[in-house]
Amino acid sequence: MHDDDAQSLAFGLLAASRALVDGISAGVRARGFDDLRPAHGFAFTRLAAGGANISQLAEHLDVTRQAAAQLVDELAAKGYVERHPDPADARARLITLTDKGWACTRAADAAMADTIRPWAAALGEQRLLALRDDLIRIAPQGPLRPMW
Amino acid sequence: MHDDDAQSLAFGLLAASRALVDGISAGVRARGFDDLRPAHGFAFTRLAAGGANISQLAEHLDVTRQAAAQLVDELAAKGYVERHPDPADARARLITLTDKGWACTRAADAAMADTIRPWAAALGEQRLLALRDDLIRIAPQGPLRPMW
DNA sequence: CCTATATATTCAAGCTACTTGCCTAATATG
DNA sequence: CATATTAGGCAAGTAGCTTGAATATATAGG
Repeated sequence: MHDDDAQSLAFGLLAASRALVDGISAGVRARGFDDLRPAHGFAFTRLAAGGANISQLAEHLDVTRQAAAQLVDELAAKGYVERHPDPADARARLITLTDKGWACTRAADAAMADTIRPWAAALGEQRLLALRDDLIRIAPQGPLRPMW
Repeated sequence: MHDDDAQSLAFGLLAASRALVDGISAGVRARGFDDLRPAHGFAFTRLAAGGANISQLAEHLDVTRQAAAQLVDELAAKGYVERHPDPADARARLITLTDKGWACTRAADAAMADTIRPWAAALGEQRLLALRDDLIRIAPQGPLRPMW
């Protein structure tokens, strides 16, 4: 693979990622959730999968527990999440999405579909699915974290 | 396209992007440039294309001119860039890469090649080039900016 | 030519999302 | 039961941005 090919691959990958993030972000805001940033979405995806405590969320996001606690404070103050006592461990608190949090998650899914739709139109369904398969194969496993 | 397909496409795209950014970042650090963050790379790509002044760099990075000036201060203090008077405009200052800045740019290119190489091995050259073409087609034009 | 406005940059201060360091309470381990 | 580990919180510090205001140069209109 030539240098130019590698450069354009990197460019395309980063530009497409940014288009996805921007599209979801804009769509979520347009649906009335205008007090969230893209980074919050990564917390939502973890919480949507059955809830989590502060330490698990911190590991998922690759930040300190204090940073995760601050993020939960903020999301709780805005009504997106709730803290419940963890029945199995009196130290821990289970964080779950509220109805508003779930509504926001659905808004993000819809915004994502809106963003991807023109891609299917441009490439065709078949080729977009092949793109997905290839990306999955080169992407490492593990949780989806904010980029930097 | 089903919801699950869209989800996995988004996941693959973001995960692959992060793998690219992490790979370049790690490779640049491994080559001795350990005082830079990924966001600096976006400034380097603009400066490598013939230099720029503060305002142009600010627009490229989508930050305020003050933030761009601070970034240039930092890069200049670390020896990666230099400020020159702009012969065509006494207000402006032309920012260019130093030898160290160019060496770092080459290190980033090499790190990028190292990161992409296993992808070519996994998918095959043909399919990786097709992936690149598809990404370019769905990615918007314009400069490559930090993601958030 | 001269005045008014726009542009390039800098200085100063403030904010936000993190960090490190330390503390308490509850749980796990020997 | 003593000790180490883990979950979480409190306080303070920091990095990388922001807004606001000032100065110097350039451009446009009359």
